Amino acid sequence: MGRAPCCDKAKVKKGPWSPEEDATLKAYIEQNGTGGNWIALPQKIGLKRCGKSCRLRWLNYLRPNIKHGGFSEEEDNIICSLYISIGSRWSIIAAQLPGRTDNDIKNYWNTRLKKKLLGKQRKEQAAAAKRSNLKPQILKIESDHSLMVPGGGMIMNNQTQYYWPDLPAVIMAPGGCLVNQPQLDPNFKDQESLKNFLIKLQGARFSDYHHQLSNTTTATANNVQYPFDVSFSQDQQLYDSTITSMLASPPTSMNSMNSSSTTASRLQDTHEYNIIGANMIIQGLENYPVEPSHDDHLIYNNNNQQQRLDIINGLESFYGMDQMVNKNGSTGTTSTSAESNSWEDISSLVYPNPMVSHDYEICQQHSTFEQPAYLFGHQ
DNA sequence: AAAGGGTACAACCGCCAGGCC
DNA sequence: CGGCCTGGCGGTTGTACCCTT
Repeated sequence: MGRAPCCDKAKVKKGPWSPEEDATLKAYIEQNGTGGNWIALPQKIGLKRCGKSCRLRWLNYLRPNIKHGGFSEEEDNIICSLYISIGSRWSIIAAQLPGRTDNDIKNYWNTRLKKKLLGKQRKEQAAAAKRSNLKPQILKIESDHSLMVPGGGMIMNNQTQYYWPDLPAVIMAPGGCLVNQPQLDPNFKDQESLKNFLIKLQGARFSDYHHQLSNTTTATANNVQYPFDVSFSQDQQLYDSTITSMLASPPTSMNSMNSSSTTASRLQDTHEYNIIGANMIIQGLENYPVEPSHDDHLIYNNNNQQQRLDIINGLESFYGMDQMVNKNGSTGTTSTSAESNSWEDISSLVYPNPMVSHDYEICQQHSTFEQPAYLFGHQ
């Protein structure tokens, strides 16, 4: 037995809206509002349309101040960055782009942006195959005992600590999912604006963050602490609108993750990244170990992962991050999709960084926990 | 000029969460 | 507390338009 339809399909009109229908709907809503009941609305105004159809028509087309087409480069960047950060949560992404609807962005992504990125990726792959190899580096920081590890952590005194360097161009959702752009293309015209946006989005002042470890304000939701500054006031709404839904189903613990839960299944390719990240941040911040669950691998098992990898790879090309060092220290570009199903691989793909030690295993041994530390931006 | 393929976008479908009774 | 209803959301489809051959 399926679910009862919201309306009688036989009695409602489908297909494109006529100008008359548009005018009727628009006039009514502008005068009376929706009345809080979309299902009843079409009957009220004599439209032979499903209530949901009316709602969509209004939200996506008739609503004032809706922009169509003509996406700017900055909007492209925001969409790409947020997609990598939070996945296909179009409503959240749309909330950051005034005048844009989730449907519009979704269409734009599916029809143009994705191809644009993938096309660039392929070009870069071809070009990179010809390039000379890049010597990997082990960067020493602050002391001889400090080593960068993937994810921006530092091994200090045999413990991994996390820090955020000054002005990192990263997105960090409260859950901790980061997008790192360590090597932005100098020709990337909107880098500054994007960076500002991302910092706003993150809501915390990264540059101060590592100085605040001793007195960081933490936000608590369902007993999980998010180490971000909740006291900032600027762009609070912008920030709130983005993260509210992320906090809506906050992680309780890694061990409590259950891939069979409906929430997990729906958000498997987005929210769980944040869950992992949250725990990593917590650990880095509070310096206590978090034991990864046996089921952690399930977190990574999502249907869209490969597509995301492809997109991420494309994004790197988009940003000009063509110097990539994988865990073995070899230089190259993206691996092909079939090879990139582990997060270990992803780390080298998503966060190519010459500062990451090529001696990855050593770093891992020193790290107090396993992957995916690279979910945190690293410089 | 016409046909076929590709693209863009509006609209629909079905699932899910949350509110209400 | 459980079922129903509705709104919200992301994925998918349909179709008009454009481009290429």
